Amino acid sequence: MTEAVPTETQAEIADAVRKALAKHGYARLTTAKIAAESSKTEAGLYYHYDSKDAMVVAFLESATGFLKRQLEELEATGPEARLREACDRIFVKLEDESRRRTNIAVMELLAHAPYNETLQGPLLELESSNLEVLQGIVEDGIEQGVFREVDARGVAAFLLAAASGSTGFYLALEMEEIGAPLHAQATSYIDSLLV
Amino acid sequence: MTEAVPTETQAEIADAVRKALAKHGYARLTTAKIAAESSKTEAGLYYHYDSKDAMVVAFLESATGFLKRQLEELEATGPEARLREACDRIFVKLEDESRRRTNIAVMELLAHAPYNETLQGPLLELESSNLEVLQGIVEDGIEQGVFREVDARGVAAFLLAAASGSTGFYLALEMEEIGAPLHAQATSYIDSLLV
DNA sequence: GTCTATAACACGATAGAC
DNA sequence: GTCTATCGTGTTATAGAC
Repeated sequence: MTEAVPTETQAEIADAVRKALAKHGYARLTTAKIAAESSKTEAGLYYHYDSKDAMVVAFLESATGFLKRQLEELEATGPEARLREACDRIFVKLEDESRRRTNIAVMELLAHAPYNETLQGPLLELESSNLEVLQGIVEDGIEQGVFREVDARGVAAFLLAAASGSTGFYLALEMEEIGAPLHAQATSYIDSLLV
Repeated sequence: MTEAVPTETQAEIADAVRKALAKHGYARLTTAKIAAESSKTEAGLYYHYDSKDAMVVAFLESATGFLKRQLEELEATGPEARLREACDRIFVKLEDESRRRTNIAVMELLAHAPYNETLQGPLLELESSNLEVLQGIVEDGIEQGVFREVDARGVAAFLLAAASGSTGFYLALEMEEIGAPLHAQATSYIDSLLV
């Protein structure tokens, strides 16, 4: 679980993949488009990675770190407030263009994972890491008597699933009017966890 | 909203697209693979559709009909039982290989929609149709005094989002152990809607 | 309506100079 | 480590016979 620290070049390539995915999506991603978003040429990328998918994996690893930190570095202190704040972060807003595009990219990779073994491990890592952080917050809440004796992992998965699902019709299809009601129901669901 | 009835050939091609997507995913979908799943050659497909994406749209339209019928033809009669049954259907089980692959395919198309205008309309139609049916059930429940005065559309969207999200880590990544807990939380959430 | 053949191009990846 | 040039292959879509 101790991740290797990427070099500056590797980080730059991962970021170029992120930008290229944000512009074109995975189905239309090419090494030429990754190169266009970086300071290198196409051949230059292949000095650092053996294949296009290896570059995508580099993006996924950097995204995992980013998402994990986002959920760990909350400002709130009590379990209830922390869960609500975490919820605010996983339910990305349509206006937050950069997060929006990143979430959509991860969703496309996730949906393609059954057909591409290379992506499976890194994506499992990404999802497990998110799940674990949320589960920890819920467990704290139960221990401290704030939440009922719920299934912490189930609750974490349910919230994460709702947030991921909202990426589909709210973020990808831009169903604007559904964002607020969705978030409101997530809030109601958290209410129902309280003792 | 009155859909054109597809010819037999069109239905066969839509089904070939479904099978090809199930085997290879959208990012690796080619017209040759669609032809391989049908009784026609590649050139034959182009007599019926102008482009690969037009064939994918044919698949989406047939999937919309299938999913809509699935939610409309419930056995249960009361709003509560109907919502629970609908929930059982949208939370697809890992063992249900055919539904699993179809849901993953729709998810990949959804995530690619921002980059492909052709897919947007048909996908919006598909999601709206699901949303509408669920919303109708919740509204009935409120009118009949079974559910609290909740936001019917928000509740429908939240359940649908949770189900779609479960397609990501449960169906696509095959996180087996998360299926039951997820469904259990959906059930708890429905409990919380009761008066 | 369906076929064979192929045009026209895009793509992933490598060779070899610097 | 990065470049230019290019190889081989896969891909969409069409032409034209039947």
